[in-house]
Order: sequence, then C-alpha cells, then structure tokens
Amino acid sequence: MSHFRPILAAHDVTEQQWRVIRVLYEAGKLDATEVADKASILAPSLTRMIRSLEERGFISKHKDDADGRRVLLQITSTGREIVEDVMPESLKVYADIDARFGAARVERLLDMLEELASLKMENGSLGEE
Amino acid sequence: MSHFRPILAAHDVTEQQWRVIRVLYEAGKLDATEVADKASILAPSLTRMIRSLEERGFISKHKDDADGRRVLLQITSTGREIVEDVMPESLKVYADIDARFGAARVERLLDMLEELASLKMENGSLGEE
DNA sequence: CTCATTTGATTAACATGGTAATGATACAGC
DNA sequence: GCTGTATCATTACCATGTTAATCAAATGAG
Repeated sequence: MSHFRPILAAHDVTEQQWRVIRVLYEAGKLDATEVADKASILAPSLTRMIRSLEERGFISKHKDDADGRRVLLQITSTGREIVEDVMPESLKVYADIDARFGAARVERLLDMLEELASLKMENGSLGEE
Repeated sequence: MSHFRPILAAHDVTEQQWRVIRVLYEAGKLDATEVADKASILAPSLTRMIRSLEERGFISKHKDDADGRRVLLQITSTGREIVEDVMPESLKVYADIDARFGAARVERLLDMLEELASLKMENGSLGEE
C-alpha cells in the first residue's frame, strides 16, 4: 500500500478514505454500516471520516427517511473525479503485483488468509480453560 | 491477535507493548533501534511506549555511555513476571493455529508474505512514469 | 580543532484502530 | 399506546501508525 500512498497524498486522501470513496463510487448510495463493512472500517472511524470527506465535498450525507437511525452516503462529482484520477494508478499497482508475484499465487495467498481468518472465528479454544 | 488480547488486557499491556517486553525478555539489554526493529514498531511509537513501560516499572532505560545518542533498554523483574505469566497463553495460541491450520501451511503462508513484502521493496515501478 | 554532515531519539500533528459509554430511533410485547 | 429492548450512529478516550520537524551527539573533511 505504501507504493500507493503518494498518489493519494497528492489528493490529500488516506488509504482508508480511498476505500470509502471507491466503495461509494462503485455501489452508488449506501448506508454507513454497509460502507464500513465493505471498506473494512470501524464505525467510530467512519463517523470521523464522513465528517472530513463531507467537509471537503467528496461525499454527501443524508438521513434515511425509512429508518431515522441510518445514514445514507453518496459520492459527489468532486469525489468521482478523484476516483477516476486515482483508479488507473490503483489498477497499475495490482497489475504490477500480479505480474511480479504471480496472479495465481496472489489468489492462493488470499485464499489462505481468508481461511486462516475464518478459523479464528469459529470458537475460542484459547484462554478459557 | 484479538484472541490474545484478553490475556494481555488483564495486565494492561497492548500487543505492541507485549512484543517489546518479549523481545527484551529474550535478548537482554538492547538499544532502542534494535528493539524497534525486532518488534516491528516505529521509532516515535517506541518513544511513547518506553515512557509508559518505564513508568509502570516493566522496563528500565539507560543512556549508552559509548554513544550518547543511543538508549539502552532492559526488562525488569516485574516485566519478567508478566512475560512468564503471558507466555504460556501465547504459545498456546500459536500451537492452536498450527494444529488447526497446519504448521506446514503456516510456514508456507509466512514465506509467501515475506516474499511479497520483499518484492515491493526492490523498486518503484509505480507512480513515476 | 572547527564546521558541516550524519545518525539516533524525540516531539508534534494528524488519522485510524479499538473499546466503552451515550443518544436516538425502531420495534416487539403487552 | 407504552415500555423495555435492540439497533445504528456518535462521542469519548487512549494507543499506535505515519510523516515531518527538531534536538543532541557522533563523525568526517578540511
């Protein structure tokens, strides 16, 4: 990711903020919980990021009329411009990794990591005996 | 790691702090740079952690007589007690992962990650064209 | 020896991870 | 319709990641 940061830094966007606006770019209007989930960001972090991203005009925030607790988020045209500017570099990073590490190995690596992560969820055979 | 945190939380020690005192437990007296390196912690973070760990009496800090810029760190008997109390749980976590995920696969996973990480260091074929 | 450079540590400033507490709205049961 | 509970978001608080700036000590060139 650190390869990637300079491009984002030029837009004053962190990697986490990038994930948020990219999710909104791809999915359209989403509520905050879905965004947090898809961007792997905790709720308290997202709250802070929403404030910052909205102040800078990258996203807009609305209350859900159907459920007053929920917050709906949407990317703005300014935000879209950033995504469209950064995306080519982003794709290049992944293409480069695929080329140099091997796409098949990348996939295998991700599979293993996912499986390892799911293992740890299944139970707690730890610290409770 | 989150499996591991309850045990550490009982001692009011974070995962990063655990890595620091474990390194010092195993290596004896070390200077700050080596500790930061072995525990994968950045210098500014380590500076803050030293303050906290020293205040609580888990480590001691001395100036290096041979090089006044360097700081030497050493675990105290209090710190040693914590390590000896937590270590069994720590080993259990790794043993559990080895058992459930497979020790060979764990090793393969670590190898792949190391190789991937080293790839990214070699150059920057990114963002500079 | 003196000065410029280098190196190690610290500080500062900001963003995020993480947990707990609080607030506000929905909702189920009565 | 009210009330207790559950759910979503926010706030508060602290630790760490991250970069840049600063400070102090060591080192090298002259």
